[in-house]
Amino acid sequence: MGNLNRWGDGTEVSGNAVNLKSLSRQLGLSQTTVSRALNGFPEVSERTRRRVQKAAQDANYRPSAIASSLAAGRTRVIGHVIPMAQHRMINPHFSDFLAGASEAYASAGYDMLLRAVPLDEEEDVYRDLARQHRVDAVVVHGPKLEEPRIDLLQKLGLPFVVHGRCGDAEHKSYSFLDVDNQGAMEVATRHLIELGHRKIALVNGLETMRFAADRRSGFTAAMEKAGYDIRTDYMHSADMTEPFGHSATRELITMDEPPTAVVYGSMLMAMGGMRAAANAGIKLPDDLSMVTYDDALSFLEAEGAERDDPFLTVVRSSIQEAGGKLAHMLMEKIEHPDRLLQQVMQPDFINAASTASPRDNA
Amino acid sequence: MGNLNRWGDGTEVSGNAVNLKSLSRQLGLSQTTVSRALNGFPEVSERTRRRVQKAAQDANYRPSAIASSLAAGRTRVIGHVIPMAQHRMINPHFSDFLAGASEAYASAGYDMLLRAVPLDEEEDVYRDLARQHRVDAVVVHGPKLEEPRIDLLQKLGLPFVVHGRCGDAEHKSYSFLDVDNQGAMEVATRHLIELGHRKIALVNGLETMRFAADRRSGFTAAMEKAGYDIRTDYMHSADMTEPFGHSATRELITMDEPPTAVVYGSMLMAMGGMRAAANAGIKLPDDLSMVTYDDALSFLEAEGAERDDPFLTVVRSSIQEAGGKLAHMLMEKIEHPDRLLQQVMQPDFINAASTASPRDNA
DNA sequence: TTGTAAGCGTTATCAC
DNA sequence: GTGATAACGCTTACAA
Repeated sequence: MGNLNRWGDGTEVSGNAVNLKSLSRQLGLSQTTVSRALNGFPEVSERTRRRVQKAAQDANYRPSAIASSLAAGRTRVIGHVIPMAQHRMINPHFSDFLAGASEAYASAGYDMLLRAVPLDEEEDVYRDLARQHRVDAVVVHGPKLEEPRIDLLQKLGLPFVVHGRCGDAEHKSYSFLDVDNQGAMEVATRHLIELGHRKIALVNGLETMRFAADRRSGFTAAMEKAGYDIRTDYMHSADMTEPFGHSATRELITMDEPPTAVVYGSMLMAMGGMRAAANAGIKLPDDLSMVTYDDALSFLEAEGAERDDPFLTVVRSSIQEAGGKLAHMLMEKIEHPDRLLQQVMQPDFINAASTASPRDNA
Repeated sequence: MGNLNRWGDGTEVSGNAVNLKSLSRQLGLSQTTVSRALNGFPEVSERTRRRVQKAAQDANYRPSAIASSLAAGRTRVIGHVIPMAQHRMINPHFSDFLAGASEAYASAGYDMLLRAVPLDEEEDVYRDLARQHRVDAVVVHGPKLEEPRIDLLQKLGLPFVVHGRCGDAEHKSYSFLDVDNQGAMEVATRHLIELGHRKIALVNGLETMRFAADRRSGFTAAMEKAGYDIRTDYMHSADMTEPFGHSATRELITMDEPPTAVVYGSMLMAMGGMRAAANAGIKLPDDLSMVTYDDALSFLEAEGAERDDPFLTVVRSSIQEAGGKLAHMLMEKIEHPDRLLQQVMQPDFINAASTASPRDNA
């Protein structure tokens, strides 16, 4: 046969790995019965089931995930293909998304397979995952306006759910979980407008990404409804990094006619903005108002509830919560591949001390 | 048999999945020969190999990872068990570590399995991973001073490499990749001392973690060598979040006798510190000097090399690079389980504009 | 309620 | 250089 058995025996005492065969022999039962008992089949008698469960426990037995995947035709593994921007940057929001998803997976016995790939190699990775039977389903992360992955995955027959939406979400039917990004930014912008601002800037994420494009739409919608100009020199867009938030804000505040308020597409960028303002001796909210979209990133949160300082006014939707929801949708999708699952989360508006009426209020 | 075959057929045209059997039949060869040709066995004739490779390519064939894992006794999957702090916080440094590791894995045909678990449940997860044969090896993330995982993994016979070191690194033999955290912080602190500072504060990560304890040691070593007091009211320690950096710094600068310089254990905390300083109208470096340990997190880096502002003086070691190195060590460990691999990286000191001599320079 | 046996798609031994 | 064939450790039709 030829099994090198590179695996340790999995027991904490030396000896051979306990497997279904040895366990059933030891119990004087067939493998079938033991397997059924452990997997909760109803036809097994309660007495037998208890005997089997106890023996399994005592022997420290866990079925081999590999063998059971092969036999059953499902791996209980869900693939996450993470797009990397330049310099192998993984969006830090992703680690929070993971935290939410992993909890949901764990309680259902699922695992998470990760492949981080350069932006342009994603499609090949999905092809491989499908052909290799490594995963039962995948999450599509970071959908762009143009998104060939949807068609590909449908062609491959690999179940998937999109985190976000693609450009033509309205015309195609695929499962997704998204946040109302447009609504969120419209609320944020309107808040500033109601305070009397009309020179409002936007520091946004990369607008080839659907979520960033949506956030921009929300911003422009609010401005247009108020009848205000949308000045392109007030609009910045790039990767959602702290340094970009800083440089964009610095440019804005050194303009001849600087904005009186800035809307940010993410907390990280807003933090860069605060740093720029502070360095320039500009005080919030008197000299400048700031609002930001906030994913409730755990590493930007204080440990206790004791946020100890006046902080930003935000429109918030927890990306951890999204991770958990998406995980559940994925698992439902695996059970029922034909169901169309679509969900849109509504962010919360949280008013804090970073916004006020502008000085030059007309 | 009873295979539901929930997997799509993996081809982009309808039809049955191509597997080794169908491929070999189609070629008029045995499965053995086809398998050998594809896996680069030397005894296959060049002519046959080329024929097989072409056919495999045309048929879009990939061996089933599951089947091959079962037969070969190895999964080509490496487990990463991520400890989550309170509020399901995953250390954001982890996403950068991933980016580095995944590239190394990808080129070697390995995959990454992720389980994020609450701090106190980690051991069970390792047990399960071992018994389920889900992975060939694991990375131990976030080693603490007391670290029972080492013994456990050795008992389980599951190959592993530690990212960092544990409390008794000197007395036990296990493989690890670490940064010279102590040396790094000693350099940072000495830099301040040489500028004339002697009232120096430390804002550090959680010191139950070995890396944070090491950073503290480096700090105290430099202070002691200079013959300066180590004031406990200048020492703060908690999770490495931006808000904690803020609150700790705010406390420091509002003391009756505030420090003239602060050493931070991470960039995220230092950013909180800069925010606190800015809010208090304190200018760097004239009113206060700052140095930080820096993991070169991608989302805190500017896109180009164009860091557009005087920024922090740092002691830097790329955590992405560490991810890549560790991945290679893991794969070596899988091939040669008995090798002891130990490596310590040396950080770079980068002098920038956040440090200067103190005003009250004696 | 339990058991028998086929099969999942590979890899590896051994013979040719 | 190539080919039968027996594992790998499970799940599940089918039989009892």
